[in-house]
Amino acid sequence: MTPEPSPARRSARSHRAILDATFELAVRNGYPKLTIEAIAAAAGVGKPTIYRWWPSKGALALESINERMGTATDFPDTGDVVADLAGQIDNVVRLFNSDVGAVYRGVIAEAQGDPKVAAAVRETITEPRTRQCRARLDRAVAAGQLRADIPARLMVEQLYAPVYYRFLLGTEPLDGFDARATVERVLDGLRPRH
Amino acid sequence: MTPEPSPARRSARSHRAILDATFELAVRNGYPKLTIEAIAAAAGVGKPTIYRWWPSKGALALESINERMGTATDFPDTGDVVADLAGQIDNVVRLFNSDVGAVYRGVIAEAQGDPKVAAAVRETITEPRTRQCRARLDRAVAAGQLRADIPARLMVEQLYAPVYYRFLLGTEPLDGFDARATVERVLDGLRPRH
Amino acid sequence: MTPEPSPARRSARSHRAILDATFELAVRNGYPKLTIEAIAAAAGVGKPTIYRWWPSKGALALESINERMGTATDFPDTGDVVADLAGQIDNVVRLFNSDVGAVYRGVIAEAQGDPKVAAAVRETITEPRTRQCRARLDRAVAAGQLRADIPARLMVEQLYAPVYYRFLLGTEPLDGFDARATVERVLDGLRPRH
Amino acid sequence: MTPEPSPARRSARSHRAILDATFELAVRNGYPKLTIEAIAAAAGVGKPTIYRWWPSKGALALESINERMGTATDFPDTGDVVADLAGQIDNVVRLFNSDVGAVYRGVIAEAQGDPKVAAAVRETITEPRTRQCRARLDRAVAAGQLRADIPARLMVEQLYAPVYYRFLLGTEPLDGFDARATVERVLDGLRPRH
DNA sequence: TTCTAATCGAGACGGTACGTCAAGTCTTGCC
DNA sequence: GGCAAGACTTGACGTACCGTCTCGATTAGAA
Repeated sequence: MTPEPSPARRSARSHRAILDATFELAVRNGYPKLTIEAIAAAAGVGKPTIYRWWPSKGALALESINERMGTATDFPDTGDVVADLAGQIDNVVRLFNSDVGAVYRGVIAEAQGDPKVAAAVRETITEPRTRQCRARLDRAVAAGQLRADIPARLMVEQLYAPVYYRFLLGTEPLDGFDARATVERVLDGLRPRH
Repeated sequence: MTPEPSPARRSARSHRAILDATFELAVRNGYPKLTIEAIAAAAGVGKPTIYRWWPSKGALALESINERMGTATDFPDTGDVVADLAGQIDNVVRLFNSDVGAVYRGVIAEAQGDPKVAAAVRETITEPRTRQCRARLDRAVAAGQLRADIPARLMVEQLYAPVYYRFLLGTEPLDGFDARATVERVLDGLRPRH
Repeated sequence: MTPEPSPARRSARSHRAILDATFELAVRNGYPKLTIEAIAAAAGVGKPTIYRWWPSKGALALESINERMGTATDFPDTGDVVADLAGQIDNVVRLFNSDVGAVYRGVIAEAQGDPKVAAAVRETITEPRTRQCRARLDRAVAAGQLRADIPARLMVEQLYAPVYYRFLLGTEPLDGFDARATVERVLDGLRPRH
Repeated sequence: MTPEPSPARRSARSHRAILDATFELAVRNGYPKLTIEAIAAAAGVGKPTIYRWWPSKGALALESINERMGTATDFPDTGDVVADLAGQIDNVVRLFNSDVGAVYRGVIAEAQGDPKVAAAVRETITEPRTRQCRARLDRAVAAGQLRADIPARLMVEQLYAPVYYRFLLGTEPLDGFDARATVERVLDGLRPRH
């Protein structure tokens, strides 16, 4: 029907203005009150321009936060796996507590009912970081610091699930999240050692 | 302003019809397409009747699933903490994979942007089960099956977070969730034992 | 179906409170914003009590103003027909400019779409006064002060129509209505005399 | 706040469909049962499209009848002022007895409680015709057929008030209105001549 | 360097649902 | 047994956005 628009002729100014307006409005009014209409108005842009380039407000918000994630979630490798993981998790917690986190929360909510957004979240946020994390864990396994009989992807899950659990369920405040203690606990397990 | 309506005079027929219609429509069309208007029509009820008793579609959907949670999430106590936890988690996974889970996903999404729904989810779903779980864990600690130096609430988090992580992020399929192996892993930790 | 309620057991207190609340609310908020609900609340009465005794808010408002019309619209007979008519019309204008007039305007509006209210307006307001007016005019005819070849009801029409015309159409302000001059003009006609 | 919409981009099709649906529904179901919702549905138009261009159902109905007034109310000038006025009044009576009249009655009712509608009725209906009528009367005065000492606007009032009086109060049937006799009577006055 | 076609802003459009108000009916206890 | 109280179904209100659709007015690339 409508042909794919050619990115070549895309207005860089509008692209920027749209993403900035999206993030700013999402933060200012809260994600649920974010509307395409308001974004268009704030960006000084027609609504069709937005619909031409993004399929939904979820996709738009996702792109706006991906730009702002920066290097906060990189995985360092100092050799000390506990310190490295705890440090990275601390960065993630800080991110989740920031404006970016607030918008991310909305994007995840959107993803619950929109498979395309869900896929985009996985592809642009969780999977890349999971991959990086697995690489770091694999090195720790090789160094004998972690058990070799557990797939790294399950380790990732075990380490990051509690952060997301608090982030999304709000059972415990994220602020009080003690990354180092959590990592130690996950690494040591709940069974008593003798 | 508007006085709290008196529950005594509430129409039982309408109450039932509304909750049933809510659940059925949420399942049939998906939570995001659920509207108060459609619920009212399907239940043979006026919209004001719904607004009189529930503040939002989130609250309504939450009540409709709470009715349907049943005993699936009770915590047994056979003395074998691993088997008990794994069994309960299996039940939770089955629940999350059912229609109730589909609606619950929508409710959690709603909760991301509506503090009242978030609070209601905690009060009626997560906290009661957390309490039950902690009681079970406390008994296991007393029996020497779990470490005594870790607050039970953190243990709960560690055990259930991965289920929610898959449920909400979809990183790994919930179907393939091996509850027993996960419990073992969480209990044993990721560090190699010697 | 519902049997005619027996006026004997009617609560005088409620009757009064309802009529008073009706008039007061109609004046305070304007007739279009007058609602049965508000009347019931203000009168400390259930809605069904109102519906039991009055068929519509128009009927209710009509009764409330009929109580308040008083003797302002009686037709005096001093022998001087011009003075008598001008005086009575002055009283009518004053009434129309009062709170009673404001409510009356609303009742007439209601009557445009509700034949029962229209009939009630005629029976309780216009016809009795028309009858009185005709009697006065008949005496003037007998006294040779008015033409004998014109039916009195047409004379009434000619005299009062301009008042209602201004009252309802607002073409000219009612305040500036010069009753005496109008009566003279109507009596003398528009054709030049020689 | 909301900027005036630009008439240039207005959809002619919708404009027509809305006015036609308004008139048709008003006639079919009666003015009080006329709803914006039903108009929108019948016109195949969204409600906001109606609210964008008209402030109220009264304004809408007024425009729909103004379109249909046609030349029925023009003031001829044959030199015979009695015949001219009687003819014009006959046309008005016919109009009031038609569908247009039925809707006009509703609009006037609305105007009783809505000053904007009242002003619009005056500006688009009564005043233009009053002006035309005055012009005709002024010529009659100049020709010595009418008294020169009475402002034409008062003459207009005296001539047309009885028509409106019957139209709105229903004291006498409009059908039986004898325009010629009424004009004669108004011109000759009620006092006996000698 | 001009032409021309895609992209742009603007915003009206048909819709859907919102949350609210009031209508008129009914049901339940109090007096 | 009439009455207050108020919950009920119904239906319309006026508003907010949705996503689609014209419109001219740029505007940038190909000719």
